[in-house]
Amino acid sequence: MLRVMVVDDQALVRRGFALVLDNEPDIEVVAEAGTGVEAIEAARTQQPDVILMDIRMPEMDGLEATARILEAGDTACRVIILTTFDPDEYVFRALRAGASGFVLKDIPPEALVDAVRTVAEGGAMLAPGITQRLISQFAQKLGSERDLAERLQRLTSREREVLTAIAAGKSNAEIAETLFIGAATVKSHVSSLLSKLGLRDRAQAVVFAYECGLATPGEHDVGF
Amino acid sequence: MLRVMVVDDQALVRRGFALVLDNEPDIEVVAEAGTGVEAIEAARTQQPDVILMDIRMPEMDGLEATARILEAGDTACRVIILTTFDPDEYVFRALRAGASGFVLKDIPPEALVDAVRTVAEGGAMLAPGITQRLISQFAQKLGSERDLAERLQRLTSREREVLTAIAAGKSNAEIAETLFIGAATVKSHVSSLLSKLGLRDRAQAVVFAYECGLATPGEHDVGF
DNA sequence: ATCAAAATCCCGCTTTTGGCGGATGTGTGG
DNA sequence: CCACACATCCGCCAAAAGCGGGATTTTGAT
Repeated sequence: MLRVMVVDDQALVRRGFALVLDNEPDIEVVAEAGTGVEAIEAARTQQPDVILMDIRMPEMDGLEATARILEAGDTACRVIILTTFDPDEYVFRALRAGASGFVLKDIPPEALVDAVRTVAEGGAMLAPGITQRLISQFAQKLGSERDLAERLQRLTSREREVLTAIAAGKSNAEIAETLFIGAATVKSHVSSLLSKLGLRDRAQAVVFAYECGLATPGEHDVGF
Repeated sequence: MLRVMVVDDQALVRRGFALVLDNEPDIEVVAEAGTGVEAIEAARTQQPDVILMDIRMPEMDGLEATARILEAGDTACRVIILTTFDPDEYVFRALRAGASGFVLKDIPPEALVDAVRTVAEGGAMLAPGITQRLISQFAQKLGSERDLAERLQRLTSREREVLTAIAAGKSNAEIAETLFIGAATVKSHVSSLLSKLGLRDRAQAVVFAYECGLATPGEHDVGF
């Protein structure tokens, strides 16, 4: 039995969704909340599997509440964000907060229960337009990486190793140490790869590494 | 009326999908193809709105065919990729090729016609697990930017300008030129910002800029 | 077996970089 | 008015980085 919580500040909307879901044999609405704070508390005590979360709410908005519930970590629940319109700005915050779904409130009832079951099983469900935007962004990013990635292929594997190390902010001496080779050798590799890639210095090499996808944001602790 | 083309090398599978779709009052299957080459030709002559494209095919695989059809550009059609299993590797190629959907063949018939209508309307439809992965990648990318962005605030506006220039691969002399200040001054700013951020050299500064979102992949021409 | 490419090392040389100190203006608040 | 902090500017100097050359060994492919 899927345990579901519905969070919305408008009681009527909340009841509407709850009735639709409770009508399904395998779904049970175990909690309702009208504010973000209530939602956090209820999530802790009721441990629902799936939370339907409205964005616009007084006190604390749905994204903030989502982030806190998921950060707490004592619940293994998954969150579907509900919204009336189609707002670019919220999507990224929502995904960052850890939401597994982002659907518009005018979704047909069957699609809603589908969405609940889907995310409960570990999948994700986004409104079609949002999926489209996500894809565009992704395709664009992969696009620019393509031609640069072939330039990468002109490097030897060792040179790629060195480039990766450079992109991690390492100095020549540090690279020498981690690769168990002499500092002079590192310089050789650096010079060679800079020349092959048409770059001037290691700073440009770092840029190149990020632009071609050899390095990606979110991999490093920038503690250095 | 939605004009749809079905591409699959197995005639039975092809007919199955075609029958399901033709059964819908608003959908018409205007073409079928058994190879990538046939698909390209049929796409040109029949101008379908939506193409259901199998991946595994002899002669030319579905992704290659998709890319060529969409690159041709004389058709405004949208493509849904069909696959039997759930293959990471193909997804990115598919999205890059310009596909608007990626669904498994064991999809329920109603969901398939939903998918066709959705992409015809400009949306996108991915298998739940794929959406999930796309989201994870995205969330990760947006992830660690927050705390680092605070460190950014400790810099003066001038220092942020310099940091941005460094992240664009500029040398001190070039930065001096674009900012209309002396080269020595640039160095001073560089030193100051490195110290404030706890970094050692400009290469690490580039890493920091990318990690905190000051610079993002896909902005630069890496022509330098 | 042989040849080419890659990987490893070394050395001097020039340029760039980064650290340190100091100078100037511009506010802000006592 | 005057410290004080801060941003901006500059010059000097040591260290690191990058360049050109050459040499040896390992590896891979033919």
